[in-house]
Amino acid sequence: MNKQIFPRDTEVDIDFGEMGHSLGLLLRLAQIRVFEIFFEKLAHHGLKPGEFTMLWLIGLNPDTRQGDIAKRIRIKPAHMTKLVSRAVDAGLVTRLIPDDDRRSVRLRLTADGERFVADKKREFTTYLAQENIGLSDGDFAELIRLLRVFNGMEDPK
Amino acid sequence: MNKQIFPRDTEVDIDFGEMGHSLGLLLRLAQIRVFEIFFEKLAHHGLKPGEFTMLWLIGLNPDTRQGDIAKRIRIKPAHMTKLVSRAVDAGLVTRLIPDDDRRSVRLRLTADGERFVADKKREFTTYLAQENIGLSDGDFAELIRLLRVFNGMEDPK
DNA sequence: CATTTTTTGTTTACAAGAAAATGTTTTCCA
DNA sequence: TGGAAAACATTTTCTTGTAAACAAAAAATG
Repeated sequence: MNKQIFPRDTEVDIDFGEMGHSLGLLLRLAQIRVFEIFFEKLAHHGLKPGEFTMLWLIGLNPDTRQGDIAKRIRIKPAHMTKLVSRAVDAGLVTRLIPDDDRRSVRLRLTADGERFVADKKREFTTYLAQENIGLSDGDFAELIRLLRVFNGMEDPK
Repeated sequence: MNKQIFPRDTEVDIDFGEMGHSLGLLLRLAQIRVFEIFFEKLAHHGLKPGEFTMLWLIGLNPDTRQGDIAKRIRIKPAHMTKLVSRAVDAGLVTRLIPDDDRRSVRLRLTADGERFVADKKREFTTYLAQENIGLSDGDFAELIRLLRVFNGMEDPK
């Protein structure tokens, strides 16, 4: 009844001080937020953000070495091996070992993999609907732009 | 054979397509970048970003329940227990169990802890020097602002 | 050529963090 | 009052990703 009197759960109200402007902390909090929205909306597809990104990249860049894919999305070779194995087991990806360099492993989507990515592409690129993120369209675009600059993915004009 | 024909190491040049504008991916890449700079510059202090943040928050908000601190920086209670234990073992933090609610644990910096935070504060809030991040001062400030809005931390005007 | 070094990917051992189960203490409510 | 339910923190177990050691192939070098 009188829940107003006893402050329940959310009103913790802890002072961040200058840490509230720490880029590292802000990035971490933002990423957790995105993860939550991701799992809330797309968990039923049964894969995680990085897994879809990997499939996506293989689709866009067929016959690329798996190490190069890994480098691009900053995951370690050891982990990449596991991700690829799972995708191969799921029938979405095939490994190709070229004769001209038998150390390397080239990746390619199977027909199932192509279909899978094509089917889910829309949902995985639009799950962050504007109502959820508290930013105007313009601010959202600017945030993306600044992050791209920070990541060296775009020339600062 | 000719080295120009077979590009060597760094020139991977893999197409991200629309994923290059995915907020989730951009946040992840940015966070990895910040981590790298953090460890490069502050590893010798022997603690990780979250550990210093926790100490900082305890210092700013003495006698707060550890669960509330954990909530604020989005770490799980189980993990918080470990972090606190380590800080207590290091002599930087003390646990207080108040008589009026013996379930909770209140945290406070020891004298050593106060000194530790005061000593390192400057370094931990300024390790992202501008030369490293490729953003102008204005853009950097704007990035911080947008992330704060995204995280629901924007200051009430 | 023969052998040393580098590249590439995998395997194994481990650490960080989360989920689930547990143990206390406190609050709720008949 | 006397349980039942909730709040907190901890312990245990599991998942995920990393580091280090390893194996195989290719390139470099004398």
